[in-house]
Amino acid sequence: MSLRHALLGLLADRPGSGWDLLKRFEASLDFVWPATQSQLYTELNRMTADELIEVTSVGARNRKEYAITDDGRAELQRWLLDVEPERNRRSEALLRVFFLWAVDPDAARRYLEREADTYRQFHELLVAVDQQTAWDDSGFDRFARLALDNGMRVTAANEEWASWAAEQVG
Amino acid sequence: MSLRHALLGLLADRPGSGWDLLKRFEASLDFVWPATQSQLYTELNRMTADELIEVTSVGARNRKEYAITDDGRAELQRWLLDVEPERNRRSEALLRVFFLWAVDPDAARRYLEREADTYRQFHELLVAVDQQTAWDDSGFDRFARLALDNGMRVTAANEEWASWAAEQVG
DNA sequence: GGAGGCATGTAAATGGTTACATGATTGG
DNA sequence: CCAATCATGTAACCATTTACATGCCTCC
Repeated sequence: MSLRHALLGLLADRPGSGWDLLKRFEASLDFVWPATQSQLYTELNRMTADELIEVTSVGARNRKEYAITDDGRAELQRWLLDVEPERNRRSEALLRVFFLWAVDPDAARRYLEREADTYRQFHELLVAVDQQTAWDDSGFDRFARLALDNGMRVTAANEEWASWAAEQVG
Repeated sequence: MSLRHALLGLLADRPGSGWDLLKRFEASLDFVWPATQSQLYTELNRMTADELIEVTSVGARNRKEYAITDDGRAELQRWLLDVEPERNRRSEALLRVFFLWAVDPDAARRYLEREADTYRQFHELLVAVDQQTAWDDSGFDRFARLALDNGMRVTAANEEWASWAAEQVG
């Protein structure tokens, strides 16, 4: 139920509508926890029923402003500190590597070179995000930068690996 | 539908029963694509219906030996070379990092130190697997080692990141 | 008046997890 | 004879994705 906790985290920073939260998801959490619009609105209603959040006002276009409740803050703390994170091991790209013996060596090498290229592009994207963001010294930005740094390190490691692996095959 | 292709890959190596495949999953693919028993048997039946695999014999205890068909081999090739892998970005552990400003700095530092420790242990596990496996020069083993090497590099990068991040917070 | 953005909701399908259910065979 | 392992299947539930559906508000 990470979506629920992601929403709690965003609302702990500041209140907002479903639409606001969707935009905030896209702006910051998209790389670690993508969420769709339909999922988000459904979950907000469930969370309201569970009293983790509440509707503080209803505006134009039926806009509902949500705020986190005390129960919600407690649940966020519990999740952050007492719940062991699930390690998501699934990687379609790596799964393919297991079966590259089934294609001819040239095609296998090209696969790995394309992987290296994909990781390089993704790394560049993250560097660009880092440079183009006007970071402030808020808690949100400080920890968002730590997360972004993880992304840069991991994509760099993946790129190096894929280049090396392509050489091994070629 | 990666489970389907993982099964095709394993059956392209050699035939086997659902039970065999379950064990082979646990032995090699578990880190990149875990599968449960119920999921696997259901999928084997669907794949048989789709004629990607076939039952070549039925033995004791109703054991069904599956083999890949020509259609199955073609589908495996197509998936390996023509289908862009989906990039799974979800990380519960990193999602938490985004919200560590919501706990006190000491707890945040401890979270990151525990993360470093988790990655270190996981890295050690992969090193042990590498050393304790009697690798042969089969295609399967050669590419499995490439995948394992990816795991070692990425966990090392994550461990370094978490140690560094803990210092930033502390 | 129209386009684009704001705003919320529901339904169907897919893929995965957990639990339940059954039974045969082999080795100690 | 008992336990472990081999062997297969089904049902319920949950999270996620895609698609459908509606309508208001603001700015040009």
